[in-house]
Amino acid sequence: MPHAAIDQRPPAIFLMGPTATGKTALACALAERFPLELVSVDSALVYRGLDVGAAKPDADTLRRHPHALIDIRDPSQPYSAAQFRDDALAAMQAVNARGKVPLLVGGTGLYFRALEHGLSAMPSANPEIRERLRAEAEREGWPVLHARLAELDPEAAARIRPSDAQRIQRALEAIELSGRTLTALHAGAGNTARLPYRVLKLALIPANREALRDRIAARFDAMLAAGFLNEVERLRARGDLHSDLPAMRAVGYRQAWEYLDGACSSEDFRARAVHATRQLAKRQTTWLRGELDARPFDPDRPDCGKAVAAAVALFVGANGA
RNA sequence: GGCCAGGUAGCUCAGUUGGUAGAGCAGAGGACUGAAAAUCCUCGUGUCGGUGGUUCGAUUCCGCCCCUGGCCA
Repeated sequence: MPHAAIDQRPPAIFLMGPTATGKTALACALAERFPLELVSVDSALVYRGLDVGAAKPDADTLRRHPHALIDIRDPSQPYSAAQFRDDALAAMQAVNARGKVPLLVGGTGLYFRALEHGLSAMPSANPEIRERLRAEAEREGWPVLHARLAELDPEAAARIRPSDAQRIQRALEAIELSGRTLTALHAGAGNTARLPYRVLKLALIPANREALRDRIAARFDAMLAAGFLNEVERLRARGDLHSDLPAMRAVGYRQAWEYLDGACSSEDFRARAVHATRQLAKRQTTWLRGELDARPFDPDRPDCGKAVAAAVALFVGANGA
């Protein structure tokens, strides 16, 4: 190493992968062998009470291998990528303080990106403004709001489709709250300082999509057998939750909610939930393909665990942890 | 066995008053800055059940056959 100063930052490991690829089992196995502590990177596992349907590690597993950032939110309170970044950095620091290496494991691409590259400084979500914009859109249609965005911020409007209600809403919200355009906000400084960790990025990318799809279907049937519908009925029985909450829009929960509303047969429910999960896995895979500096592993290969462990051993050893 | 209704994309179906066909779902690819398990974009050739006939031309009309449902025996 003639040039390049030695990287003094402490090590951290990202273990990324779509749903149903065995991330949790692999992470736990790694934690048995190396001085690691787990941090969950999953937008659904943050919610208490989303257990069976979210494939949350069971109580026993969590006792043996505690995961930070699981069960930190009530399903009535929306979480966010920005909140995740703050929480994850705090959790990582705590792991460091115990002399361990944080292993961030999960499938939420945006959270990994927000953590690694930061987010621009922007106003956080405002329920009143969102509700007002939603009501306006109901009367006039999202294209009208998109046209308004085009006047306020042509660049953002060119990027965002007239049909993309969620992003139009967010853009108008951010402009209203900050008095600046979305484009200006994105260009401005944020918490985009370099991540204070030296990161090993590992990506579980199944080469065989069909096997993954079979696994997803089998896992969903197992969830049903394990009382998934009871879990959703319990959430509905609270009375304060509704189907528009981010927690209740999670894959499986949304379909279960509709089924319990009587919107479809149980057969349809199962098919829709399985399809939604497969589509999620596809989107997660698309996100991972963009992680060009991540080391890819095929979870269906029998030596996958070994290969990942070898990469971790090298990384952790090299950092003297 | 008789009558009726169907057999069109992986599935559910639409359609062509005769000029070889298109939606939804599924699937594939992509985008992604405080909802991200969200939200959005792009991608549709398939012996139009088989076989004869009429026709310049049949998936479309006619005959026969096969298959599926229903009703009657």
